[in-house]
Amino acid sequence: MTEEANDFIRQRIQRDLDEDTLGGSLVVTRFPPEPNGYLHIGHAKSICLNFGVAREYGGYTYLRFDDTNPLKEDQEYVEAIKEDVRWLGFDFEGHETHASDYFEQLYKFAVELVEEGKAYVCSLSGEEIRASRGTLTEPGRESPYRKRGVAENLDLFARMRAGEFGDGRHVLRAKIDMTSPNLNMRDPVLYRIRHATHQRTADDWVIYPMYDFTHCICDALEGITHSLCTLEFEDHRPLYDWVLDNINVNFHPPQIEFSRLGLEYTVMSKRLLHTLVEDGYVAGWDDPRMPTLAGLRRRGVTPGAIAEFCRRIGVTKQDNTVEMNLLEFCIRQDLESNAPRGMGVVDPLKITIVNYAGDGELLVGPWHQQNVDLGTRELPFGAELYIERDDFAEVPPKKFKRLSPGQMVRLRYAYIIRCDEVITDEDGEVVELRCSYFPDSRSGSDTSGLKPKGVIHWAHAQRSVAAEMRLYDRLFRVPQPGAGTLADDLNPDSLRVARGFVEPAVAASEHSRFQFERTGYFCKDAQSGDALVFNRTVTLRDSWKPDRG
RNA sequence: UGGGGUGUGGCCAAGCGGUAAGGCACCGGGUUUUGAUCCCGGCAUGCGCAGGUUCGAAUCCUGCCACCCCAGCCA
Repeated sequence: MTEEANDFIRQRIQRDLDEDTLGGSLVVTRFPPEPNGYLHIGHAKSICLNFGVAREYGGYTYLRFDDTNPLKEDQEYVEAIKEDVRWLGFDFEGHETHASDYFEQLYKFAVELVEEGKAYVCSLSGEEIRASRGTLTEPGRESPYRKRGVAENLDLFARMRAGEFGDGRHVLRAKIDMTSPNLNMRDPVLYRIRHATHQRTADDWVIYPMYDFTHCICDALEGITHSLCTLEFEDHRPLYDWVLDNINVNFHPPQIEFSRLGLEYTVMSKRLLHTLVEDGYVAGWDDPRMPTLAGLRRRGVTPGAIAEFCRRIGVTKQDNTVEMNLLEFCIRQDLESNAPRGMGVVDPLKITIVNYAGDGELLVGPWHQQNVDLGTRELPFGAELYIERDDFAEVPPKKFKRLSPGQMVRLRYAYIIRCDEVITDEDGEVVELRCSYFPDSRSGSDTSGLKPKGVIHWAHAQRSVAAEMRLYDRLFRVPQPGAGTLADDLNPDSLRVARGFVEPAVAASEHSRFQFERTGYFCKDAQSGDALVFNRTVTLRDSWKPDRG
């Protein structure tokens, strides 16, 4: 099903291979997350790209944690990221690195720049640096410390490392061009002082390298043949190249940028995801409504569905916002052929079959009509059942194919019944249906000749298992939630908790994902312990339009 | 009024001078003991706009326009 992609990046790699410009190297890529949050489906796009091309061209990929800012990073995130990457099906055994692994080498390269007069210690305050950087339309002014001698810079930089100065007292800057139209080239900061404990290097360092200095050097040291990143780094490419051109390193990877993923009805920025978690709008990073891989996993989405989604959206440089229906399509497509079918009643309405006298009758149904390898299961039948409240209408709309007074319907894998009497409470609400069944209409041996228009699902009133069903919908009610209106944009109905029933075979099954026939795909919640909780992954497609009949 | 990018149907996206792939969505119809799946069919006289080059332009040239990114000691 998955024909291979051929986006501009793969075309570029193919060309490099054809023209033999990789110096005999295998294709080497890297996925470089900062461990300051959980991975989301946008990262999946990058992961599938980086690990995907390496796999296709017979190379390998580093999982490199970009851990240069101890204030924001945490070990919890590195563990979660590793789990997510593995879950997606990619292996980084022997290729897990951390920018912090290279701190010593990075420092040496920085000293090299200082010795060459290409970097200097600047003692301006953060405020002053910003003020002298200029604006988009005005050039910056050179720092008064720009002319500091090499010896003094070397001494100061060494003392910065030694911890002699407080945070913010000095900074190491590249000496490039304060008048450059590219702000990134206006003597960018290379190192800053941070007296903070790093999750890996603890208190070994009090100076930490900046992204622009770190990233390109790590790429070079690891022999990355294609450094793929998102569009916002396009402006950083001249700096990426400048650093590698001005230090003594014998490898210079090309940085290639592609557009990040935009998805309707959700947010993808780590900042906003943090807000959702920290302000309690969702239950956590793995809340099934989150676009995080942990959330999607808990929701019941498979890695295959995500991979297929990433394949279908492609890789380009165009800004894009993909419709949620594409993701849902991929999820359904994957589950359609693999998920066993079962019956689950979400909003139960009790029915009594008054002429049924049987006891302990067991019916049989396949776990999957098309995929017979999944086998069959037994369904206990009885006089008291639950059906879906939606499947009954006192006054049926046109073309209604379910149950209504005096009408017949087939109970899936069981008998045809007819609704004879509707019982309501004081408020007029339907509380029970009294029906009769046709003994000769049993599924598989039907000789009744009856042809009801519809088939509905059901559950045995006593022998089915009570279950909580969490019905998830999109987290936001608007296609493009705004950072400033986050709370307002939330969908108040993104979660509806129902108390329903599932057939006993589903409750007892080892499987975690099911299609509850006619209602949707569900997944046993992995965080609920012994309690039987199902998360609705996605509904079934529904072309029934009651208003149009 | 700086720099860097991007513009092909509602949403993605092929196309790389030879006369607009494909997918999702949507709309018809068929099959169906899931209003699901599956199967058929429909869906851009036009590629941001305007000129130009050419026998021929989404593809080349020129000029406009729109949108995105950049002024962290974040990544």
